[in-house]
Amino acid sequence: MITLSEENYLKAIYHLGKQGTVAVSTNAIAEKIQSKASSVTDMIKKLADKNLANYIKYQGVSLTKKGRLAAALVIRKHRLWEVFLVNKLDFSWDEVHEIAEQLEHIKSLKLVNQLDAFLEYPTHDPHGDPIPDKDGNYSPIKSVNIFEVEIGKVGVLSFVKNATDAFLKYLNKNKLALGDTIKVIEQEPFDSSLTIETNNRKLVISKEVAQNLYLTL
Amino acid sequence: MITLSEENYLKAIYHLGKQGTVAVSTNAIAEKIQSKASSVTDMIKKLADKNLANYIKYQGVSLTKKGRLAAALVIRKHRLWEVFLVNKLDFSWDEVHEIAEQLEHIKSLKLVNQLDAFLEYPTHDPHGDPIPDKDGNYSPIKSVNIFEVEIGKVGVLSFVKNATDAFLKYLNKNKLALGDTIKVIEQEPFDSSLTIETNNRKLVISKEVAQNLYLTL
DNA sequence: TAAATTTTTTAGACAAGACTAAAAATATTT
DNA sequence: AAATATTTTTAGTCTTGTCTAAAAAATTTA
Repeated sequence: MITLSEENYLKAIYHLGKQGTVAVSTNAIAEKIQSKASSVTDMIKKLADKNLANYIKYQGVSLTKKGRLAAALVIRKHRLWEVFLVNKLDFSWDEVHEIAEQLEHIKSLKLVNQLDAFLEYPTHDPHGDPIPDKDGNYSPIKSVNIFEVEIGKVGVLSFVKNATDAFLKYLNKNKLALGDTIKVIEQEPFDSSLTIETNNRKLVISKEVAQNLYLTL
Repeated sequence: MITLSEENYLKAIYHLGKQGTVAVSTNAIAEKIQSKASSVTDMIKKLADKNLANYIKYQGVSLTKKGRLAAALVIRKHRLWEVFLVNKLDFSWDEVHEIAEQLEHIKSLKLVNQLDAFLEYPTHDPHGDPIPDKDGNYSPIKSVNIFEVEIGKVGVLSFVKNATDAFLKYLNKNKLALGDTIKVIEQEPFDSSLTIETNNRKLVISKEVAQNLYLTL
């Protein structure tokens, strides 16, 4: 049995270590999870005892196969619930994260799988992140940052890197949404801002915004 | 902010005190919640500190207005999630309780209300229990025990008192479900068993079963 | 109503998870 | 490579929610 706290640590380590093979530092986890390094050390030991993590003192942590699967399952639940909230309960994508943080800890394999079926097996959540399957595998989205798109070319907005409240609100205000077709018109050398065209209108976006937009070509 | 544990105690006190006015004993709560009397005393004090319960040493507890509303909201969430699980995710009514016990603690007013709308404002959960509204009010179901139904009369199965796994399985096996129209054919004086007719077939039910079936006339 | 029984509360302990402050190990400078 | 700085761990404390054992209050019985 994995506790709620343990699940949160697994998730953090998974996200920091991406492939799950790289060792992650205590401080990085502490920052991610908004706690202190000493608390992290304590928890890492528990995860190692339960065979969920590989841990060598002063050398950082990585997840075991078992730990990686457990983390992927939590992420799977999180993203499926986000799809549910947006597609079925009319939430907007900038208000679902907190609620999904709670729902991701509900324990019932059958529930996850029935929910998956009910949502018709979505492959990505409302932010464009891929949803792991039952075995923790997923095909990562093949998107490139908008700066790497040639002038004049077209792509579909499929992923946003920064999912902070402020950024999502900015997108809403400017009527930019996942799935929008975007054409890169020009780049201003002075401040790296971009002019793009979408939905028959032109829009100038700053460097800060552009850095967070990813398109599939 | 009300903790998960506090919510469980509120629910127990609410159910034991029904109208919320009667004082409930420490032991009764301990039994309901599968804990010890000393733990209950501790928690009751916290609830009283938070103005959720009225507590006088050695005299039992009752809920305050605030406590009763909080309890009703937890019950509202529990029952709405049960409807969701049965109606949308194809669970059968005897497997939803445990999952709803977890889901009832998810915190988001908007979530509850959107879920309510998505389910088209159900008034009863899959076991026939009424679902409180936002203000904690509900019109209790007007049903009578099947023993009180006259021989030859017809009613609709609308509520089952005992919601244990074993009993729900019995009902499934005998193809008895909420909403079924039932006619009381005869009563056997020796063992108080009843012969009933439903879906064009006759069925003999024992006293133990009959005590748990409630019909609306 | 006094004695016995039951219920409730108190006192003290424990596990989980988090924290602070100090010590130990590792990394970086000079 | 020694000195300094940073990171990580340890030691000890705190809170929440639980428990056992003992004390106190209420209730039942004789």
